[in-house]
Amino acid sequence: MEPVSPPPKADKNISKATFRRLPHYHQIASTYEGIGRKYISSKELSQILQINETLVRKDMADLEIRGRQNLGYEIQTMRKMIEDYLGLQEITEALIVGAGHLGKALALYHGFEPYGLRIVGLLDNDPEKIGTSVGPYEVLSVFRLASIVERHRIKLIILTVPKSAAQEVTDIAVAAGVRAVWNFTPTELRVPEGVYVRNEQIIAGFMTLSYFLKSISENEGAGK
Amino acid sequence: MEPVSPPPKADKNISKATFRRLPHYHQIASTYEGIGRKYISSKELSQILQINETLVRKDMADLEIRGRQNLGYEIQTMRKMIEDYLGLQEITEALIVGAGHLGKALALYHGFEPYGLRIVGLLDNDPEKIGTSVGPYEVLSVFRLASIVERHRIKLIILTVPKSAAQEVTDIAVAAGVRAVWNFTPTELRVPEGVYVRNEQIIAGFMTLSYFLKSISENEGAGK
DNA sequence: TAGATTGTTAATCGATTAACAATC
DNA sequence: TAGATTGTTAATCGATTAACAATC
Repeated sequence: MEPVSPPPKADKNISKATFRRLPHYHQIASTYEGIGRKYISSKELSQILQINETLVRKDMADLEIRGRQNLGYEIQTMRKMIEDYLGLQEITEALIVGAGHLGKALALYHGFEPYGLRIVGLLDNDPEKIGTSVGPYEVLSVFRLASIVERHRIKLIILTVPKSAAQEVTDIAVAAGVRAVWNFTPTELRVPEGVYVRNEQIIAGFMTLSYFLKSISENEGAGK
Repeated sequence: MEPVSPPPKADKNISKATFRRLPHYHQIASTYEGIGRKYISSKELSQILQINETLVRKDMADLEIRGRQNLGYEIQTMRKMIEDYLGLQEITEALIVGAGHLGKALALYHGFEPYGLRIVGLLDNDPEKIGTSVGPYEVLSVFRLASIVERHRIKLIILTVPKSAAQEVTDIAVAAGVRAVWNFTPTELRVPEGVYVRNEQIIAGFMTLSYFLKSISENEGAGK
């Protein structure tokens, strides 16, 4: 199981639980800022996220986001504080390894730009794919992984290869200097100390849905 | 924030925290079963998942998976118990709404089959896409969403539309009888009581990675 | 047998919530 | 002012871990 949060920096004292909520706060802030709202109260945040109002205030206090009485928290400040804390203004360059459906979808996804994630290349081992174009990218041979990582000092790879190749690709990338792996394969990767793996187990999401759907069909019977 | 686990059924007493670990246990069981292993100890599980050994044993006890002294837990039993608990043997039919890159990637992904998830259709609102083929699917008009949900008693939709359409599509699907939404859009959806939303915030994963990479570049300085 | 391992209870730790003072 | 709201402390709740007995 990956650690919920990476090793904490010395500054703010953010608990793992609070850390996990940051993306949600950020998303709400972006959305509301986009429609011109200036302030949001802990009550409204708590209703959207379905958590306790006090918890929201504690989270804000921990993030050193100060609210205003009667108004709530300034949305733009909130968004910026979170971005600053997470380092989202700095550009993070990443290579995608695996040019299957998912790899391509991630390469072409525009939603990463506002967060500083820049995809600098797309690699695969299939000769049929190498040399083809995926949007602005030319698919490169996975044999060039180590040299590209070294030359461009890439710190992050996005792993969308088949399960059978996941560990090997990781080992090569880590040996070449990669410090973090965004793992979309259903594999628990082994990595040395100091390398961070974030597992994106897509099937985990389905499992919770399956559980829920099974419960309701039991409770409500088989009929309409 | 979506509830971590759906409303519990009356049987086993699984905590939210244990529930969250089930997909990981399941994945390890599948992998090890695939290479012919029969048993796995709590120690080995704890090392793979990087959690405490006692916690693994408590999880197994809660799941009513009994181990054998000196051997550990029978892997196949473990996998089956989890599948049974989560309802993964029963087929769950789902519609994908949004035939963009991600929607297509999910439609063509083969990893869902072993878990009972069957994609029965792919919908979009773009006249250019409607009628085209995506693997075995013909992209259908999103205007048919309600009628398809009703006719086939679809309980789950997979949402890969643009953010701006997410709430509207959800409302239509829920009104037609959908009970669960697998939400891949960066939106906090509003749904009535009794409808379960699982948010797959892809950017949340990147945020934890960004934080980690920023921390190490601070700690290790700018030099090589 | 000794060693490896499970299973359980009690202690600890961390996260959430209730209560309430402060203040715009 | 009264009402709405933040911010903080103490109490509670839930999850993890330590300790250890049981047993193959």
